[in-house]
Amino acid sequence: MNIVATLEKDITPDGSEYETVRQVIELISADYRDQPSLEAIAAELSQSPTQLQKTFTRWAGLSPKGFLQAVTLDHAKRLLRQEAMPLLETSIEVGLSGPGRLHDLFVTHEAMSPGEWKARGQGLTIRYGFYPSPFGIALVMATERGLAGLAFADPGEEKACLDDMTCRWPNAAYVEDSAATADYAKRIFEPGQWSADRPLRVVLIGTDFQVRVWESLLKIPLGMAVTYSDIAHDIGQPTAMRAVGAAVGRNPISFVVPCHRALGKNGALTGYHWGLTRKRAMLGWESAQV
DNA sequence: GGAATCATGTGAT
DNA sequence: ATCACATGATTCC
Repeated sequence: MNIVATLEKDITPDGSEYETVRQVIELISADYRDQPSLEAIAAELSQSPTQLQKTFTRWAGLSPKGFLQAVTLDHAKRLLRQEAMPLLETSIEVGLSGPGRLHDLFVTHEAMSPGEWKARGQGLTIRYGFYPSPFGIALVMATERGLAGLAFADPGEEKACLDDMTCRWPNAAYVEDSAATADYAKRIFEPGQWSADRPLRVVLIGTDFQVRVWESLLKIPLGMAVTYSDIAHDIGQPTAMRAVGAAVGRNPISFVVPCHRALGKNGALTGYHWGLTRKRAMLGWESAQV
């Protein structure tokens, strides 16, 4: 499949391509009403238009122009339009009968017991490592039970990013260990490694409410989106949409648990822990993967 | 239309 | 108790 080709080429040793992409996205989203031309954007970044076009297309599978259209309000509404609720409900059945096929990445999940959660990570050893990814530098965290955390950073922010994650489970022991995490990084960002017989194991560490929200997120297929209130309905608490927003924001395994597919009711990208630009990048990137 | 305002559940202090 | 929220609907100009 050409997704694989696209991604493999994208994973440059230093992951520098996202830096260019990030700047382009910031420019076009700053004033997308003006529909900035490719030439204007290239000039702003002091690159040649053809070079920029090539870089961007290789990353997104989509020209800057196409991407621009993909991140408008209109497009976001289109993602929501296809009846979100039935969508969530039908995928429940899938989830019950074995590993779910979740955004084309096969994931089995398990939640920590309430007792383990109260211990705030006590007795848990978490191994971590940094890796280049299509969305910037990725911090991968894992326990013996499976993938526990995935975060993103721009160059130079690695420390802040690590702090952000470690303070969620302050009593855990942290070990930098690329041997234990490299396989996860590879599996996540190389779709060729996604398969049903070797599902990605994921451990959800959070409160009962949070885990229910995250499980709901896992049911959203690639290329679609739901609103925060859709999720609230799905977990049986229709009035808790605001609480859902907070829980979505606390998702420790971004991208794998697709929190970027939660939008405001009007299609606006309301917020993202790792930066709205990255949320836009993920949605635009995914819109080309269908 | 857009700003101000309210109802609202969860989690941290 | 109280407060801050990645919400959403309503009510004012």
